[in-house]
Amino acid sequence: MITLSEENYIKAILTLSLKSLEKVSTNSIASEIGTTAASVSDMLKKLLEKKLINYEKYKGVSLTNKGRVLATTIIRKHRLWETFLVDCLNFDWSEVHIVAEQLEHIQSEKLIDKLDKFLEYPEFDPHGEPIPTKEGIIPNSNTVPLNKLNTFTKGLVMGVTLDEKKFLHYLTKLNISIGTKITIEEKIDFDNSLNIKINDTFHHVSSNVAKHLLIKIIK
Amino acid sequence: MITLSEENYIKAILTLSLKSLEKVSTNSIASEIGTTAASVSDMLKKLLEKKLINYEKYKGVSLTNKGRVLATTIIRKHRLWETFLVDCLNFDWSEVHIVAEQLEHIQSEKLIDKLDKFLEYPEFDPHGEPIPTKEGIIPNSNTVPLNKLNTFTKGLVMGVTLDEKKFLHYLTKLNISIGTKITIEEKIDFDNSLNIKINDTFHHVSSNVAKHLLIKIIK
DNA sequence: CCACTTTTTTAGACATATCTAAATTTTATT
DNA sequence: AATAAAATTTAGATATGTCTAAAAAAGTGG
Repeated sequence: MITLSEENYIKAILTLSLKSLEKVSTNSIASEIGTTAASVSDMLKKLLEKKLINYEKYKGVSLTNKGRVLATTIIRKHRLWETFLVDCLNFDWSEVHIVAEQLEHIQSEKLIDKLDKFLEYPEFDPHGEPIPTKEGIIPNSNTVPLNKLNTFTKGLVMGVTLDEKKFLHYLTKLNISIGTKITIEEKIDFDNSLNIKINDTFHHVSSNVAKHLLIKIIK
Repeated sequence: MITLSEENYIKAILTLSLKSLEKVSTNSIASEIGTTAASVSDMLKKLLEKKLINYEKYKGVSLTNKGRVLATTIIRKHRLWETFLVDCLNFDWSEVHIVAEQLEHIQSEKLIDKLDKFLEYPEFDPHGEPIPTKEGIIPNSNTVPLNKLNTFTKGLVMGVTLDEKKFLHYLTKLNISIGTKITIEEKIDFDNSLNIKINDTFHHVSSNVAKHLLIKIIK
């Protein structure tokens, strides 16, 4: 049996693995989960025991195949539930995360298969993130963070990489949501902030905002 | 915070309370939950500490108001989820229980409100059991106003038909809430008032109060 | 009303998951 | 290469929830 706590660790390790090629460190897991390095060390022993991770003391962590499948399943569940909450129950996209964090741990493969069917096999969640397949594959969406684009490039917002209420509210205020068309008008060298055009209106956004917006370039 | 385990105990105590007039015994809880009497004893101390139950060593258990509200909320969640699983996801009514046992512990009032709305405010779950209202009332078509009962009849308060602050305060003072066991001790012909027994204490209530209390008769 | 049975509680263990503080290993710096 | 700094692990403690076995209380029948 996999416990709820173990699932949260496995999910955190996958999230961190996707951010860089390095092995995942104890401290990074601790700060991702909001616990201490000591607790992480304890848990890593259990996860190793259950063959969910590759782990050598002081040498960092990576997921085994078994661990990776488990982690993508949890992310699949999370994103399907978020889709349900927004599309069916009319939740705001900025408030679904906390509820989905609970729902993702419900144990029933049949439930997820039926939910997937009920939602008509969605490919992306309300934040634009791809929903992993039943086989554990995370589809790639060919997107680039907004801050990496060149001036006068045009693109569509395909997703966000920060799931924080304040951030999502700010985007709503700027009229940015999934599918919004954005043109880069000017890049400010001084602080890497950007002047962008949204629906013929000009806005100025910081580098910190831009890096969390995933864009698909269009002609 | 209420833990998952505590919620399961509280739910079991309500289930058992609804089956009979007697206070709930340690052994009956143990067999309902599938654990030992020793574990139940331990847990009862915690539930007493949290003011969810009335409990004296060796004397059995009953729910406090707070406990009853919590228990009916859990049953409401359980039955709404079962309805969702059968009506939306096409689960068979015989297989939803285990999944609903997990879903009933998801903590989000908003989620349940929105699910209720999405399901168009169902009154009964797929098993024909009434879905408790948001206010903690378990609807039941088999209820009778208290003033229609015969002497020495025993019953459980299933709801009230008057939503007035003064009335509800008065009921609180009498220790009457949803799930409270009442025995009719004497009917006064002169003014149709009643002598009733609540938790081994005798009270006298007017006909006007009695007619607003819905009772389900029990053995 | 006393002995016997049943029920309930307590005592003492154990497993999970967490923490702080101390020890150890790795890494970075001079 | 030695030492200081940072990262990681271990040790020991705490809290929850469970168990078995033993003790205590309540109920029952002659």
